[in-house]
Amino acid sequence: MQTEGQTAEGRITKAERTRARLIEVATRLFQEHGTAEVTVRRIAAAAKIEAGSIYYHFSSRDEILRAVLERGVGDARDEVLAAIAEAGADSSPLVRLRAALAAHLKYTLRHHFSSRLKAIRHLPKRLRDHHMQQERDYAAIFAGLLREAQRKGLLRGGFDASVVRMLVMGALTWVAEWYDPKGPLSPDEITDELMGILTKGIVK
Amino acid sequence: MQTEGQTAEGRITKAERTRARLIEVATRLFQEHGTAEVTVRRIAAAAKIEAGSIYYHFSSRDEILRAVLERGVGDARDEVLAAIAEAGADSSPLVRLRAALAAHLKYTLRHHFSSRLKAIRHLPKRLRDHHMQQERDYAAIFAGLLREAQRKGLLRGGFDASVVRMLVMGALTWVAEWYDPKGPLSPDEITDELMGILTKGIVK
DNA sequence: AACAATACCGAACAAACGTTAGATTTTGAC
DNA sequence: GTCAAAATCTAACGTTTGTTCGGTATTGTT
Repeated sequence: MQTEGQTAEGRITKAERTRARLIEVATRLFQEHGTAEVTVRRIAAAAKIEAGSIYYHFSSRDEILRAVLERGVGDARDEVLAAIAEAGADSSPLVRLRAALAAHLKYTLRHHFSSRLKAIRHLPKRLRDHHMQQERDYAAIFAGLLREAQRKGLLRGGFDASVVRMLVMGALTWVAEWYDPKGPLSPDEITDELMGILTKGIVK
Repeated sequence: MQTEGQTAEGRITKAERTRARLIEVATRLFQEHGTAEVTVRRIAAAAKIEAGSIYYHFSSRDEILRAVLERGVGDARDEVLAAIAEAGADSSPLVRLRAALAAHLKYTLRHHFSSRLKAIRHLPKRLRDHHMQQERDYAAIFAGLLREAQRKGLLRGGFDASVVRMLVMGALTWVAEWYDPKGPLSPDEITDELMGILTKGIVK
């Protein structure tokens, strides 16, 4: 057990690895048990470290939460953007929208990330503002696709695009509250159901 | 300050009034700050009572939470059923669905009741089962309306009604997370937007 | 091998938590 | 007005919480 992290230039220090492990563990615990029930001591135990040692890596418990949230939104954003890119820049905005929504749903389910909700409102102002900016950027991805579809004349008029965007994302975010991984439905099928509503409605 | 509660038969004891006040105050606090951050002492202070006195009315903190949740779902159910009744039993199921969704949204916004989410998962099993049964009953109202519309041939085929129901209710439940009472949108307008999607979709 | 920096331990801290129980006040029936 | 019952207060309890800090390993460089 030596010479694992190199310190020359592209160094990966032990601290960085421990910090990453703490974020991973904390993310899992926050998701499983809710942000409020997870104590510093539990995070420490799960990361096989002593509670006090955490404060070598984070200045406070809130700082851990901030890091978790930041990574969460960041990762989701990356996956959604990757899905859009994979659909091809020349594909229909609606095709890309479907891909984006599917990626969003998959990430939400995989990380059960409505746990976001449980925390944001009570973060210290500074952190909350920063996080809400991240959320806005994330939402802008979907808004952009809708706007592009609108510009290309693919959509009917007479609706408020930003409301629709929030309703749609809300529907998907809420899936995490009722989704049963052992059930018959896949995330893709749910996304298709949603896209079916968006394209055709459900009324004859 | 005397002879307020009568004790003959239709008595309203002081304890009942205090208990009701505690539930009211606790509901508001749970909604504003999240279930986990609200301590027994804070509830007591907000109800202008001493912390210890709470245990004359509730046997534990969880018991308060249970009462709050129970009243929440019950009240929402009553309001939704009232809205459906007001629409008239002979009106179109879609009209009644709109009325029901609007009532659901209004209640959710008025009480910011996505706070439900934050608690259910970690209630003692007994309480949780009971509460989830209540939620199922509540959801059944909307499912019934959808089924009726389907039976009357108002809807197209090829979609999963239960998934649609959950997506729709999720969209509305999530509204509480982004809704701005000072903004230009009313709950009714949001409901209309949603019904517009359901009836026509948004694609040309 | 030696040494400074890094990373972690382990014990302690004050504060806040839910809860209990005995004393005390308020209430309503007579 | 009296008196038991009902309702509340008051003070404390044992835990657990986030956090601090001096010491102790571990690490990478020379």
